[in-house]
Amino acid sequence: MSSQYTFTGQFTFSIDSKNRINIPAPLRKQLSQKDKKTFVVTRGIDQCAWIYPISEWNFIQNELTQLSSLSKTNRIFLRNHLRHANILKFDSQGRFVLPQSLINYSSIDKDVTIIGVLNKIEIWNPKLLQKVDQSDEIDDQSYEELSERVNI
Amino acid sequence: MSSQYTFTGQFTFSIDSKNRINIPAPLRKQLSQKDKKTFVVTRGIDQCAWIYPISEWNFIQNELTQLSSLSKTNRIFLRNHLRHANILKFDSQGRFVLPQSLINYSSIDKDVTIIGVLNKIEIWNPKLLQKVDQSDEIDDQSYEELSERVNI
DNA sequence: TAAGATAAGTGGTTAATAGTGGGTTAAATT
DNA sequence: AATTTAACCCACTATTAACCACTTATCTTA
Repeated sequence: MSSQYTFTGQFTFSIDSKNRINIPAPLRKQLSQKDKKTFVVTRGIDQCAWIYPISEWNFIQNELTQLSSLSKTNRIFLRNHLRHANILKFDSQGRFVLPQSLINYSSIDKDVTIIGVLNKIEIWNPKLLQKVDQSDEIDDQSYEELSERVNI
Repeated sequence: MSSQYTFTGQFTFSIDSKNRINIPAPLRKQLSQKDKKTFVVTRGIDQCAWIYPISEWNFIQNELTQLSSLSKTNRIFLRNHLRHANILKFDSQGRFVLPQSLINYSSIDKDVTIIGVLNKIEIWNPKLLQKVDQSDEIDDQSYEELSERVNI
């Protein structure tokens, strides 16, 4: 089953003195409808924060329950993904407070880059993202493999 | 599955002081019908902007949702493809605002060349296109390979 | 072919929205 | 009780989107 969400685009915003971050209007519009302004912020696999609409998160959570805790990998994976998940709402101006632990994890100070990635939204420190852009280029081999699965 | 769109032709228009670009009437007619004036502008693989009708983009998007974010290659690929995608509508005059990031990427200042390429529309800086035309000639070998797949 | 009518391309103004900052009160924590 | 934290409200500014208007080109019809 594919997601109903289609977050796209990149935005450069700032985090204010109260650790509030504004959700870009195009993304916010999608969030508002079915989720009553509720979403989940958690650690990304990369050094950034991930935002899931609550309904999407529930779906992911359902998948995670399928993973047996007999496997060590599963245990670690489950633990690290669930312990940092915060259920939040955004205020009447469309902002939310990014928890201090996630600010630390993603090394955010003043500016943030917000990226829509289909079923989730990523919050980055712009400088860090730039570094990742430069170092994590996709090699030809990987492109070849991708080409067999995605036709664009 | 082949596309329903058949954009063709070349047009020379201008971008105005508010970064608005007019979509040539012949192309606009195709866009209007099924897509409610909605389309997606993103980076082209060459140094230009690509426009997809929203229904065409949805097809691409659907394929992208199949890629798991547990894979590093997938994460990079998804992020870099989606971050430059802007979902837009054109106004009552048939124009749209080209995002600043794409203006920069495709080095557009005043004049733009708009080209229909079947399922997408390309926006070029005329001077840049001219350069590409001169340098990127198709060699005989490549034509031979093409001939086995396309019969024209 | 000429004249009117329609459509297409371009330019600018106004009104609404988005992004940001800060203050006040209520709740929670120490 | 004091301090901190969170929710709520108000306000300013810049940007954006909706609207209106004009010129040029194209098509239609007498």
